[in-house]
Amino acid sequence: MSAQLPKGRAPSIRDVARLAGVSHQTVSRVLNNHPSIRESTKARIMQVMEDMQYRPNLAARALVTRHSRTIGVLCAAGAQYGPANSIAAIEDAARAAGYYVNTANLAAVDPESISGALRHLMDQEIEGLVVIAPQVRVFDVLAKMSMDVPYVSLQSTAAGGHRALSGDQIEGARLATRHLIELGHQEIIHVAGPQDWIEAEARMQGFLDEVDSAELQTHPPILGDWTAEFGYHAGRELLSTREFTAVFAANDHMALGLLHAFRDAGRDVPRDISVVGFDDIVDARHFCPPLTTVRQDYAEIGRRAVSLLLGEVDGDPVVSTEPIRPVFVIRDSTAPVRARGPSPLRKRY
Amino acid sequence: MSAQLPKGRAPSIRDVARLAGVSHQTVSRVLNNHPSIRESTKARIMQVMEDMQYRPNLAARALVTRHSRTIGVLCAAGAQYGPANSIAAIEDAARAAGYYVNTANLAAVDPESISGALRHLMDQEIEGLVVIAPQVRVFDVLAKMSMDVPYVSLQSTAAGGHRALSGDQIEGARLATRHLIELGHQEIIHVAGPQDWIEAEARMQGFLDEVDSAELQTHPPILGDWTAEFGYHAGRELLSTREFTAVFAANDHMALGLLHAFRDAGRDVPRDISVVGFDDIVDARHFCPPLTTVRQDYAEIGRRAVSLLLGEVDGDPVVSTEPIRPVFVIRDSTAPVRARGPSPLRKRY
DNA sequence: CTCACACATGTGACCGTGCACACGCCAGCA
DNA sequence: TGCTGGCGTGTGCACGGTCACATGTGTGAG
Repeated sequence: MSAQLPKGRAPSIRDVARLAGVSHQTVSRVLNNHPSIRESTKARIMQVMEDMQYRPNLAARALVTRHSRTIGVLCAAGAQYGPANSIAAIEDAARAAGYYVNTANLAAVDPESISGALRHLMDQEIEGLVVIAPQVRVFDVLAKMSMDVPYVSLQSTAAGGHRALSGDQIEGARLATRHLIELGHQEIIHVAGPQDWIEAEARMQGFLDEVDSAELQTHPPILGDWTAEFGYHAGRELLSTREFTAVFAANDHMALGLLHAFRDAGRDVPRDISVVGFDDIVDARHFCPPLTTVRQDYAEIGRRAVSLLLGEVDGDPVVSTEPIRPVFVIRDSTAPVRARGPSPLRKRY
Repeated sequence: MSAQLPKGRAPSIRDVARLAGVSHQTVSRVLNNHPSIRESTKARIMQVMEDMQYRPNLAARALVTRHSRTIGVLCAAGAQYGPANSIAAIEDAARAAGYYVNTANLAAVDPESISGALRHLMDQEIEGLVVIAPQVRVFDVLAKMSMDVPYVSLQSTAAGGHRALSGDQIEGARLATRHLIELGHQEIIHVAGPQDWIEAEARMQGFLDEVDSAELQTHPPILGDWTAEFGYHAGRELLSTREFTAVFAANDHMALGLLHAFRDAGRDVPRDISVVGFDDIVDARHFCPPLTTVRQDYAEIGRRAVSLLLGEVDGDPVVSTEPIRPVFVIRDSTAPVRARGPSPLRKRY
C-alpha cells in the first residue's frame, strides 16, 4: 500500500519522515548512511521510502553540498570511432560509480565554442572533466580558463596540472613501422593526421623514430584529416609523385582511402604496395584486403579515465597508470617487398 | 575592475544586488528578462554581473522552478554510426536553444538496465527525452514506467503517446530493391538486421513490398546483427546454399562483410553479384567496390527531434513533420544482371 | 551517586533562486 | 479630490536537501 501525501509534488524527505514518525534529519542520515542510526529505525525508513517511491532531489542536494556527482566530457569529433567508444565506456563506468555524465560535443574548435562548451559544463557544477579533444588548441583555451576541477585528457599528452591517458601512440606507430621495415620496405610514406592533433603528432613521432633507428631515408609525411576521402586523394597523389613500397596511415579510414586509390590505379596491395593502418576499427578486417593495423582499446581508456578522475575527486590517489599497450594486428595488407618485378621502384635498383 | 565580495563562494544574485544597489529580486528579473524594469537599472545590473563574472546557479533554479532545461537521451548502441551522428546533432541543437543534454548509454538491453538508465535520467528532472533505442523491448519498459515527460523516439515507429522520427525506412528499402529489380535481378536476398529492431523490421518490410509488387519469388531474409563480421559469414553461407544474383543488406557494415565474402570466393561484385547497403556511412564510397546504398541524414533527424521536443516543452505545437526522405546513392556495387556467362544461376535459365 | 561520554535523534538555519504579494509613485479619469 | 491602474521595485517565503548544534538516554568509571 503506497501512501502519497503530497498531491502533485514528488515526496520529500519530510514526507518520508512524517510517515516514518521521525525527523527529516534522521531520514537524511539514512540517505547518507550515517553510522549511528538504530538498525530498526533505518529499516523502517527505508520501507517507507520504498512505499512512497521516494527519490532524492538532486538539485536540492547539489545546491547545498555544492557537489553534483556529475562529471563532464568535453569532446571534439564525437562521432569518430575512438571518441565514441571511449564515451560509451566513460558513461558506463561513471554510472556504475553513481556518477552522472554530461557530454558537450564541440561543433567547431574555435576558442569561442570551446569556452562556450566549457562554461556549459561548468554551469552544471561538474566535479571532474574528461577532455577528448586532441587538438592542441583546446588545451590552450583550457589553460586560460583556470579550471577549478580536476581533469583528465584522453588521447593527448600530459601538460600542466592534469593527467593524460592514452594508448601508447608512439609505441603503436613504431610497431607498425618496424613491421614494414622487417618486411624489407625501405621507402615508406607516412600519411599522418592533422598537424595540431596530439595523437597525430605522436604517431608521426613513432614513425620517424623507427625510420631513423633503421637508418632509412625519411620521406616527408603527408598531413591528412583522418578521412577516407583524404586517403584516397593522397593515394592518387602519391602514385604520381613519389616512389615507395609501403604506406603507414595514421588511422584506418585514411588507409581505406589509400587502398581504394591503389586499387583504382591497378596496384595490388600487398603485392605492389603494403599498407598499415591505425585503430583497428571493427570494419578493418573486412577491408580489401583485410587491413594490418594497430589496435587501440578505446573503451579501456575511457574506463581508466573515470577511475582516475573519481579517485582524484574522492581523494583516493590511484596510481595504476600502467601504459595501455597497443596490439599490432597483422592481416593481409602487408607483404615482403618484392626484389624483382614490375615494381614502380625497379628503376632505382 | 572586478569586485569579489564573497571569498570562496561564487557570487549569487544577492551579491550582485548589493553591488548594484537593488534588491535580489530585481536582479532575478533581469535574468528572466521581465518586461517592467527600467532600462538604466537593467544595464547597470548587467554590468555588475559582467564584472563579478556572475553565473546563475542551475541547481538553485532547478530546485525552485522544477525545470532543469535539460533533455535526456536514452541510447542503445551509442557507438554505432547512425546514433552517434544523431546524438552529436541533438547536443548541438539543444545547446543552441539553451538546453542541456544528458545522455545515458545502454550497456545492455535487459529491462533492468533500461529502467535503471531511465531512472538515472529522470533523477535529473529532464524535461524531455529522446529515445534512440530502436529495439521493441525498450518501448515496453518505457510504457510501463509511466513517463511524465514528453518523449520522441528516433529510428522507430510511433506508438502510444509519443512522436517518432526517422528517415523513411520503408521507402529507402523500396528504392534499393527497385533499383536491383530494374537492373534485371530476380533472385534477391535480403540480409536484415536483428528481428527486434524496429528499423530492421521496416527495411525488411520495404524490401518485401517491392519484391511482391514486382511479383518476384521471395526468398526468406537472413536475420543478422548489423556487423561486418556477420555479413561475411552470411555471405559464405549464402554462396553455398542459395542461388541469387543480388543482395540487399540492411546496413553498410553487413554489406562490407558480404563484399569480403564474395571476393574471397572469387565472385566479382558487381559482375557476378550486385550488393546494396543502407546508411551510406562515410567509408562506403571507398569500399571495394564503392557501395551503392541508401543515405540517411541522421544529423537532420537529431535536429528535428530536438525542435519537436522543445516545441512540445515550450508549448509550441511545431508540425513540420514532413518525412525525411532517404537518398539513393548509386555507386559501383550494382550492375545489370548478366543474361549469359558463367553465372552461378545459369543453369536455371 | 555523579560525571563523562558515546549513541540516537531532533531543531533550526542555510544554500541560491523564483514567486506571490505588497508598496510607493505617477498618470488618467470622473 | 479621490479612485483606479500600471510601472518599477522591495519583502518574505518556499523549494528539498545538508550541516552545526542541541537534546535526551543509557552505561561505565571514579
